Amino acid sequence: MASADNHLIELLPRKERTRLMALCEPVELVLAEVLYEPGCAIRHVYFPTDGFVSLVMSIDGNPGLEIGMVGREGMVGAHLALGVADAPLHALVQGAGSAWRIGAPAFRRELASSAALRRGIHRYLYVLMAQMAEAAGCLRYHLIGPRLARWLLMSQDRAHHDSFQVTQEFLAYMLGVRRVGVTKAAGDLQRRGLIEYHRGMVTVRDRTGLEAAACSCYAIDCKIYSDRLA
Amino acid sequence: MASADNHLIELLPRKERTRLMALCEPVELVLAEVLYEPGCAIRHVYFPTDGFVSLVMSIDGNPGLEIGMVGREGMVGAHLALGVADAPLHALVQGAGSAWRIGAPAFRRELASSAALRRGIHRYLYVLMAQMAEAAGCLRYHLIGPRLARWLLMSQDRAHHDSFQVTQEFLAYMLGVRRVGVTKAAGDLQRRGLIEYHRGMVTVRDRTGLEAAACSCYAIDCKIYSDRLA
DNA sequence: CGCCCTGTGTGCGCTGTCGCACCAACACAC
DNA sequence: GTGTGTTGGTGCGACAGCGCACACAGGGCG
Repeated sequence: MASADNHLIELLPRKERTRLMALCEPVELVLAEVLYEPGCAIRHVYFPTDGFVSLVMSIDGNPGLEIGMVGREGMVGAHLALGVADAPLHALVQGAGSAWRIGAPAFRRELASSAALRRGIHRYLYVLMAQMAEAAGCLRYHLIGPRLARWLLMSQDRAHHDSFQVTQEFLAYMLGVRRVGVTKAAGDLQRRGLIEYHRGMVTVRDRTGLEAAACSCYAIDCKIYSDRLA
Repeated sequence: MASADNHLIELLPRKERTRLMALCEPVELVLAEVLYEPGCAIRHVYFPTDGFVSLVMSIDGNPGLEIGMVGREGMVGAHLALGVADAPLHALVQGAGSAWRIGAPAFRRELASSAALRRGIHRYLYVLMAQMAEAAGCLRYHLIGPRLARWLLMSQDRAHHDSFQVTQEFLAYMLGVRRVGVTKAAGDLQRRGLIEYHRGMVTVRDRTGLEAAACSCYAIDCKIYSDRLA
């Protein structure tokens, strides 16, 4: 069996991994595809291998607000392990790619029979909660520029490329700000030579500089992740 | 056995409840007491019966930011069920009262042997996550006035009194704003006859009016809770 | 009584973000 | 080429909240 290319799966002992993989089917994650709508029962869980998915809160009539991001380090639908089938948030494909998919009932059965799987998912849930708490603080205190830099870094980590596709309009939606705000912040990063932006395609030019420009949340997120999983 | 006065405990079947209660010791929750510091391994979990506890995020040098509140409807330290002993957030007594307390190891053992307990805690974790997501949106989009009204309602629900003790300074800390911002918002609520404020003691005068003044998050929180636990 | 500490109220200038509206550059199709 | 739609950039007034500083009121204590 080839490597699963998803960290949660790879953390399983061989036997359980094989059993889980047998339940998986590969699917394409298409850019802007909506995997979950809040309040709707979920049908599948996803283990991204290449693309990444944003967890988006929406409130009142306001635009969205990204409060979590899932790439190959995690999974979409982990809350199923809490015994709740309804999605709490929008799950939205942000970076096209591929994933392993399992039907919800099969996943529940597997969860019941594999302690290692439960353990991995539980740890991941903890990381997700920490990420969400972090997001709340970041939203409250950090300016658009640093938040944008953080977002770009997190996306780059999960896209495994220096460039990836995202319009400023979309970014504004994720960050919960006006598009114009993103334009200004992105223009600033570009003038400083950290990124290049061209019609829906960003390229990270100076990763180190970008890390310096990002808010502290990026480093904290990395730390939370490496402390708890990895 | 008298009623446990904590909803999570009361949801357990009699036998498991009795077993859990045998492990509990009663403790006083003293106003402003710190139960958890982030990053520190927790020693006990708490099931409040009367007081209530705030979950507070702190970030950079900024003041705190409340992103969750726990009263007799929940517990402090539920993340232990995810297999992680380190607290992710500050846990701070906001309303004096009492709680049941269990040592972490004993709680883990009980968790291992009681499916009903696991189920209850898992559902509660889901509610907590939803509450945190809500908090992020609320922080981003809602003005101080409505947020203050929401906070007062949530506290009143958990304090089981029309009046409770809290200074504006402290409130500002919870809401992540300046004290002056609270002064203005509270003054406004007072002029409208919804509350009375006097030297660290708030009294809710017009609950219905306050609900109308609160942001939508209050109603949503109530709904999340009643859908998932209750 | 006068003192100090805690808690509350007010004024002022600053700034990050908002809402709106409009323009500029590019891409692709016909 | 000429349109047409998408994406990015700019300008302007409005405003919530910020930081700072200061004034005032209640309450305990010597």
